[in-house]
Amino acid sequence: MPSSPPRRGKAGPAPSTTPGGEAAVTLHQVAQAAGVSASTVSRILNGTAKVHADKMQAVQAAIVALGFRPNPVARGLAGGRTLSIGVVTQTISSPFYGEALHGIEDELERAGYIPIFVSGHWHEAGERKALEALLSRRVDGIIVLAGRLPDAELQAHAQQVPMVVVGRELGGPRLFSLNFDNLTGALLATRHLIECGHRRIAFIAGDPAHQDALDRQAGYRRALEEAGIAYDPALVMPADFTESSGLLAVNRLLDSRLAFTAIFAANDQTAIGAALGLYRRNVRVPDDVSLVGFDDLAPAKFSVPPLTTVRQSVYEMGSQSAVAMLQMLRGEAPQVVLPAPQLVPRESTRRLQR
Amino acid sequence: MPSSPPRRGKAGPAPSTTPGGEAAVTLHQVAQAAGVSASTVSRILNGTAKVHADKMQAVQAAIVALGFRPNPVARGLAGGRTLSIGVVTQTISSPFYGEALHGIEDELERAGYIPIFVSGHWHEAGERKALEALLSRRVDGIIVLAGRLPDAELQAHAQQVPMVVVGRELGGPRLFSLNFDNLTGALLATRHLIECGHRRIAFIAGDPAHQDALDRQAGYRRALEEAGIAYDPALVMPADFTESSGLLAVNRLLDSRLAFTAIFAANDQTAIGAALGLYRRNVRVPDDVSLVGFDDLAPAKFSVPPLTTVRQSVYEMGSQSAVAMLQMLRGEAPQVVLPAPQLVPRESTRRLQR
DNA sequence: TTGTAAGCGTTATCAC
DNA sequence: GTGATAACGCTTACAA
Repeated sequence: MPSSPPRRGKAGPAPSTTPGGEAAVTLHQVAQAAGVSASTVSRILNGTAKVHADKMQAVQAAIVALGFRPNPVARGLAGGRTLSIGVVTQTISSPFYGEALHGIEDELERAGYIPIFVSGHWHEAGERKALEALLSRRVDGIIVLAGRLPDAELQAHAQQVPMVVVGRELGGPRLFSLNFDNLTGALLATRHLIECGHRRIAFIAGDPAHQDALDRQAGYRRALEEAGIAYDPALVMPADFTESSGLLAVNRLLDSRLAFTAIFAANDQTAIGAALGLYRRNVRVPDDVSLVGFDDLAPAKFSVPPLTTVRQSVYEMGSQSAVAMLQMLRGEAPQVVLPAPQLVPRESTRRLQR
Repeated sequence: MPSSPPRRGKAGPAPSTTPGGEAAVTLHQVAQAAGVSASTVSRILNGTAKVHADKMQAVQAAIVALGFRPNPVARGLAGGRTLSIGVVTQTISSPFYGEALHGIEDELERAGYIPIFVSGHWHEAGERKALEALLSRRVDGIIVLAGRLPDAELQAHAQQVPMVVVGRELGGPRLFSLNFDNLTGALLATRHLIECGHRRIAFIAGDPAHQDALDRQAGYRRALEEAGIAYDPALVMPADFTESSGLLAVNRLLDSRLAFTAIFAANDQTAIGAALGLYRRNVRVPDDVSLVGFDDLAPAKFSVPPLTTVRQSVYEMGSQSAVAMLQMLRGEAPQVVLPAPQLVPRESTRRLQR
């Protein structure tokens, strides 16, 4: 046999054997096989100190030979770090958050960290619970993609663990926040419509609990002002970022019999719902009404007709939040930039024919 | 001060103090405060043995008073369990996998487990890497939503950790597999088209690396046979489950100048791509061509026109795979059922006018 | 029923 | 440079 089995005391659970298979190789065994001490192996693993080339060789050979893989659980306990980053999201299955999570995952992976995603399920209590779960798992940092937790609460938690908050402006020690320029994005979208000759432009709003929604509405309003078009509150329909709310909003709009030739929806999902509503009522896009969304998520590209929208790279938002987290973890001041929003003209808008 | 700081030896990292804040309360401190031993506290926490009601009271009071939360890292090291379940998925941002992950998360949460999602990025090497990462994190079980890893490899890993594989038929010790009835689903879809009077029905295939894709194609073929319609390979277009591949497939189909009055696409995403392709070429759905998808993901409901499809509750697939995992973890034989596939008629199909 | 103590697999301090 | 060794916070076998 390669080496005597590790001595075990009277305590402990199943001998450090994986449930149905061979024993998990420990750092100690590697040390023994290589004829060095455990500390040396640890040092090599972490690059904590210089070791002689020959010992290094021996250890690395042993690692390969035994198929050793460090146990992150033990590492976490001893070193105080778990190499995992918690992510509080609303729901893992939304196209918006999905993209962001993807960006986070990619960026974290290359640094050897692993993201742990927990959903807040769109309400404050859920987000709080998610945060608690992460905290109790001793994650090394937390990225919050959520909107409802009070600022003060996040700031308080940031005392315990570095924190990156996406989607709002928020300062504090060990806390970094990252936001899109939603206002400019909405400005771009509305201006595009205005440049196409539209003057009666409806706005389907987002969930007012999200700052994004408010900013986008402000951008809409400002573009109108710039162009000397009166802001008409009757043309603003409440909705909540979901497809079905977009559908409903369009119905109300149509029922109101107000004149309009274009719609700017606060996000793509709402726009897609609106498109369906228009289709149902035999209003053609873009022939009768032009439609603009926001976000440029995957579905926008394949909707019928393909949706003109504002691109804000949600993927990049995710990856940059991870970058910022990694920087904080290294003790650096986070320094990331998000690309500026960009209009993506597709086939759901057209010049107003008169 | 509430209690003297925990004595620390010469080793260890930052004294078990959370980075910027107060010291983390340990089980030992709770024990001291309650005037019992650590084991007793542990027993109460785990329900491992009976303890006197008064001590129980005291301990629980202390837990609340000190705000103690057990450290899962230490628990994992001592008890060999991490209360986390690894999930290998293709990509976290796809609507299909997103739904499934959501189901897994919900189910696991109520059992106190936390899912750790790792993406395989659509290729075998990525899946393997994901699996390795999970294994090294000492997860208590692994759910694989992926398609490319060889059966034997999964079976081998199942020796180390209980495993649930979704989307293929696969047996073995500590291994449970869970699959939809894709064949029946495809049968339903194709029959629906046939009942509408269609006889020239094209099929846009899925990624042949996935068994699902093959099964759906088999269902299509069988429905044709049942109805005495000759299977025409020229009407079968390869694609890979993505929107863009659906778009391409439709273009090729149209270019081929083959006659057809209906299309069955192997999933909703492909169908949505196909719908766009049709729109671009001025082929109306459902007036000129009927279109059926598969999966009934969220976007199907809001596509223009809303897509007739086959519902297979992906959410439920996720939650049931979690149920099965939990059963295995308790040492029970997994026993779960998936709902039968169901046709969801919407507005993308209609009776063939002649 | 409860306490004592060993041990889970690492890291980090100290001394050589 | 390298090796003992204590400690991370918890669970559990064993003794009482």
